[in-house]
Amino acid sequence: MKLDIASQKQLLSEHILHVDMDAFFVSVERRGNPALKNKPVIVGGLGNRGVVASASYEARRFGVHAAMPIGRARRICPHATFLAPDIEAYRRESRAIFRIFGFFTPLVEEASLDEAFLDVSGARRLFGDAANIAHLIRRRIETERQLPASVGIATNKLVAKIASRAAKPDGVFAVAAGRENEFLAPLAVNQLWGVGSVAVNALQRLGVGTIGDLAAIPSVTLERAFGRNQGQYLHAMANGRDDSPLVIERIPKSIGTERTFETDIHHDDRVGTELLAMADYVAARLRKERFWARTITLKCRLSNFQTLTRATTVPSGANGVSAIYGIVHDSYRRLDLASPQIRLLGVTASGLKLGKPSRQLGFETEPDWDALMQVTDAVRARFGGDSLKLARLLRARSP
DNA sequence: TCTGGGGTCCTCATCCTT
DNA sequence: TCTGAAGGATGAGGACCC
Repeated sequence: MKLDIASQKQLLSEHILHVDMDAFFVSVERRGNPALKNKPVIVGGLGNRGVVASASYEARRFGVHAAMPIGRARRICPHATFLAPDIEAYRRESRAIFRIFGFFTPLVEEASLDEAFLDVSGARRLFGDAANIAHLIRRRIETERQLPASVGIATNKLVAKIASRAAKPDGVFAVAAGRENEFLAPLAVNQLWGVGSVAVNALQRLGVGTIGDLAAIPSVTLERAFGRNQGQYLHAMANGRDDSPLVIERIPKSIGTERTFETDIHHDDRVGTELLAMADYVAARLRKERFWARTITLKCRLSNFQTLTRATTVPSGANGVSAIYGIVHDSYRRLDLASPQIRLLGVTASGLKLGKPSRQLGFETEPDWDALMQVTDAVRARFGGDSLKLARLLRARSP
């Protein structure tokens, strides 16, 4: 039910807004290059192993969508303009947009770079009802950032999120309190949060195609099919119930990096160099955000797409490159791959704690190491992440 | 068709302690 | 001392999100 402003103004109890930028990466690129307006534009990895990160609505008409392999996108939409993502530019833009949200309410949950939940219950005396606030926010993003955004309005996050999809592109969609079921019933089940292809297939076997079908199934039946937690969760969502609060300040649970190689790698020496570079990156980020990690996980994806992970917990903690590299390299050896064809490697730190680890492994135990890390971090902060490199990584670049 | 990167969360198995 | 149950910690893998 796309409402006019007069009808929307009657809505007083709906106080959760879900603001979602339209084709965010593409919109940012277009603003810098107006020649791309009204044309199919695809932002994504440009190698032969990339996928689509964002596609303009003109490209979507040809069937291009996010997460589609880039090669396939080229085949079905060869005349599109293909651009490599500029994540730093999108981050800067995101910060500017979130400053606009902060003008209306301090209760903002950052869902991703380009979407947020806002609780505007305290802002209504100042700015009018939720629909009015939605229009004011959209207008400010449009005039100050020249970017389109869509807004869903509802009594909870789940329905607001689905409503913002109905609002796209460049619109507002409100779901009145008490009419959540009516709004959700005709929609496909995959519109629900957390229902991906695996769950859709399982639900199809139960004869469920729409959210309305799902809402009609007793909770106990869903619990039998999906387990207690997921069964209850599905039942509540299908009936438009979601009492999850906004998470205003999110503390990260893990920090990691991973890389898919243009061609599979198979030399242990190359694996070592890649793991060292990743360990250095993860260690630097941990220290920058003042964390140390209890658990370090190695991820290794083989050419047949089989993914292996090995986690190591060190109660004393780690945030230095030598300790993290030591752990992941050891984990790699534990995999004991006879003739490895490695497509992807990743290093992730989890079990994050604030402060400094009690005792580190590796070179970090040496007295001067702490001072060296501080100097390294300071130089990188001032001159950029590439200004100081480990000697082995320099050799890897220029043999 | 051929599957990114950076995350979160969940389930299940195993091990260890009480 | 042995045994089994219960529960926490850990590890592996997978589904899902944008």
